[in-house]
Amino acid sequence: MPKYQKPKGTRDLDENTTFKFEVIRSLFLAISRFLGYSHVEIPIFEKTNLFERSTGESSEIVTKQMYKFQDKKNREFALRPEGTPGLIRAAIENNWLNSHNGDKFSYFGPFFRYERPQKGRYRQFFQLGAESIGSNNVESDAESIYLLSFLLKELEIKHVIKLNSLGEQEERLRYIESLQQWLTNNKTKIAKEDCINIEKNPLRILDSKKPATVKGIKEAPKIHEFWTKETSDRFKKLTNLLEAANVNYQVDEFLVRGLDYYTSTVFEASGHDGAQDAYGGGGRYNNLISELGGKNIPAIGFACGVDRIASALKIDQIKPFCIFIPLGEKCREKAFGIISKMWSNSVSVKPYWNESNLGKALKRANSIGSKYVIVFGEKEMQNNTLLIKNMKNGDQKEIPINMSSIMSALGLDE
RNA sequence: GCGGGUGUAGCUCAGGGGGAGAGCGAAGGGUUGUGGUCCCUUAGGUCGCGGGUUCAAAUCCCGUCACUCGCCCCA
Repeated sequence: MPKYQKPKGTRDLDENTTFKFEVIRSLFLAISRFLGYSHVEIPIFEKTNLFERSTGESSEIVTKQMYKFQDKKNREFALRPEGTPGLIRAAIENNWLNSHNGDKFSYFGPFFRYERPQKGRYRQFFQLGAESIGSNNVESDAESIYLLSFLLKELEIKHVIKLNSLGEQEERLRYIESLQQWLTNNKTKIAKEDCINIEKNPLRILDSKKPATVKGIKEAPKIHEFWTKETSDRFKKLTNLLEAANVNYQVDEFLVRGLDYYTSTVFEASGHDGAQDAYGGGGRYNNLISELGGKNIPAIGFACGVDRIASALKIDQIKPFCIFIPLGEKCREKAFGIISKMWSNSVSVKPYWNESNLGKALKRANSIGSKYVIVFGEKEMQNNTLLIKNMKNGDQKEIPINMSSIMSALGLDE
């Protein structure tokens, strides 16, 4: 039992995982910039009330899951449990929405929620997200969904986009009323754990995973029955756009999202990896900006769980290209000069500064899968040569110490 | 916040009241400057922690902590 252990729900990421994170981050930045998003970074903690006002006073994220603390002047802060509120705050505060910085933003970073950890769910987790602010046209919905799907597609992660619309406020309120009534009259058809939500948050019951509810809720009224013609047309248009763009989507009448600020379009990218099968999700939030003190500007966005994508990513283990083995003290000093020359010529090489037993060094190099090994011992020093060995087939040759010979022996001379 | 499973060597795990085990890995040797295969040898453990039952506990009981899977919630 180690003396110190990491806090519950946090992770120590090894080289392979950080490499996956890096691949995801750089691809996301490239794609989102390609689509006209500006990348921003904002604080990891904010005033607590920012999240209370936006994420929702009734949501479990705010009521139970925030890491809250006071600073030395007793101001109330919280580690950010999600990205959208901080981003909107920053956009309003910095007048980003009026400048030429663009009105679409992407972000990537750590978030914090106090929850019981399980597969794909951590207390410190990473999300990437994109917010498209300023347009209520359905094309911007399609663009946001396209970005999420495009990213996953480029990472070769199988997924389907679940799609629904919560409609405008009046439609939603009428639907909730009708749903509540149906639930009250049909309590026996849903799991009793879900019944407590009838008053509090009936929409949540729609995406319950309790078998009884999944079965019973199918008979409940559907939200599309309450859509106005405008909403229906808009949704139809959205599906047409997605089809034209080859997005693999699926209408899901039971998709609702957990955050209070969503309106109209909601979507989610799901895979099939256990309980936490959603890679990412988002939706439109046309009222949030004005609620946070900005103008009445519509917006849509999504967030995506980086830990979850990373665990679905198939990438080969990273192997060093070349190991350099100086044999003994005398050779090390000269070796450093050669190695630094290789580095400055963009040749990846990992020196073993602490291994002068050739057999052991080769064994180590072999076990981590190095493609080449360069040996520099007293023999080589006398001859003014390097011994380059191909670890795949065992071929080795002695070459003079100059960059062109090294490059060609390592197969880099094209 | 609720429920299930698991904690024994660096790793994966077997054992289930009386000797602390295997495989892999590590270290050394066969091969003093040549890895992968093979052979030999060695090291490494308060059996998560605390308490209880017992002549005797890794083993049974209680508690606790950690990990893990699920519910809730959500990315």
